[in-house]
Amino acid sequence: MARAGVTSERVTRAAAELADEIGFDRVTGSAVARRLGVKEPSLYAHIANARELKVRVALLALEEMADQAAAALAGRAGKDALVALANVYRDYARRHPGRYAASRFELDPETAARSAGPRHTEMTRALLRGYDLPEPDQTDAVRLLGGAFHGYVSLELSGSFRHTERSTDASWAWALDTLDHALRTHPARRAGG
Amino acid sequence: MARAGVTSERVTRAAAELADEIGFDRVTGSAVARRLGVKEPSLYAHIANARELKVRVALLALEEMADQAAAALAGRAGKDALVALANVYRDYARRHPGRYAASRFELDPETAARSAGPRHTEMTRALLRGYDLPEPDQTDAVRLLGGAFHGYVSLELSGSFRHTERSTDASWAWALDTLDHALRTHPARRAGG
DNA sequence: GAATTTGCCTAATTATATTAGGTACAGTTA
DNA sequence: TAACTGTACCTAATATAATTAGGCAAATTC
Repeated sequence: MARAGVTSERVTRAAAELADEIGFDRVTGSAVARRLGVKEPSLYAHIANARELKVRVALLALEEMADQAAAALAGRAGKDALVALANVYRDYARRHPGRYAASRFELDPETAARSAGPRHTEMTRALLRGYDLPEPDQTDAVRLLGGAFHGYVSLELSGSFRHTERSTDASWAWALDTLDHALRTHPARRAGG
Repeated sequence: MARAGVTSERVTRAAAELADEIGFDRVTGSAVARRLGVKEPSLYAHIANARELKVRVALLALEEMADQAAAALAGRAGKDALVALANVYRDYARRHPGRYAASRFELDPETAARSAGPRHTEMTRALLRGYDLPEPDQTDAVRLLGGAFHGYVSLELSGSFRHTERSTDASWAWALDTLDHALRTHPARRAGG
């Protein structure tokens, strides 16, 4: 029989596609193997175990989002940048729900440190320079924005907003307006930004 | 042999305890059966399947949080109420990380409608009356607050904030200050609140 | 105390995760 | 091109989890 040409990259890609199709929590080694046209034990030449499969999808998602965030932020500042970054997360989550769920997979500290996670923090911090917040307020604002973006996207994706008429696009725009306004008029903000 | 006295309530309680101890995603029927001192198939007299086990834990968590939220909101208004509600979620997540994770488990629409989920929306809406926002801004604010609370708590719990020195308690207080400020000074707010 | 219900059991099936060890294909050297 | 070597993928086997079928004994009802 011809060899299938499995690599850890192809395994990861197949797992990511599967996650978007059937949900991250339903991704299994056997499903990935089936999709690649090999038997399940063959995967273990390329990945250590089933957990690593999920970790790899998480790392892929974090990196894809960071790349898109970097592209979206280029040449933007202030509210323009805030809206661009926020929309990267929201759009990514809608386009790739399984990968987005994977990006919330709990990584061990060393893996998390080497992941694209810190890039997200850095980019949010860079964006906030346009709001002229002193430390430690800038750190607090990074956490608020990270939480607000993720929380909104996560609740919208899980259907928590479906019971109400109001368009989720409109609420999203309102939320970003409000966050921008809050950061611009925050008491901690230095005078004369 | 004496009967173990298994009921769906005891199964749910055992699953919830297990979730807090080992993580919601590691809760299995066999682990619950082991904890209850019965064989795994015995569970299926009380629950339909493994998914229902998770759904029941999710419903329990949503209800416990709603009850605590109702108690915390009693007699409070304005920022006081906002902080009280937010802290219910954060404290619950820290005390019961597995149950909190369960509360994010995706329910089918009918189950979600019968769950305590809508109570959370109602309570947030009630809280926002103190901010005097007209519709549809009130709905938008419900979504922003829900997202911000959940997102912050979720990121903090998953360790995303561990890389930075700044106390997460302090950032949390800052975030609540900021949200309160934003809602009080939002352009959409009616004059003379 | 007999009849009935039912709670929990054993046995068996299917799917997933994983290890051990074999075979044949691919690339390298002669 | 034939032999050599590495390794990609396989089969076989084990453990755990989810689930169904069917049986026995304990609890409940009369």
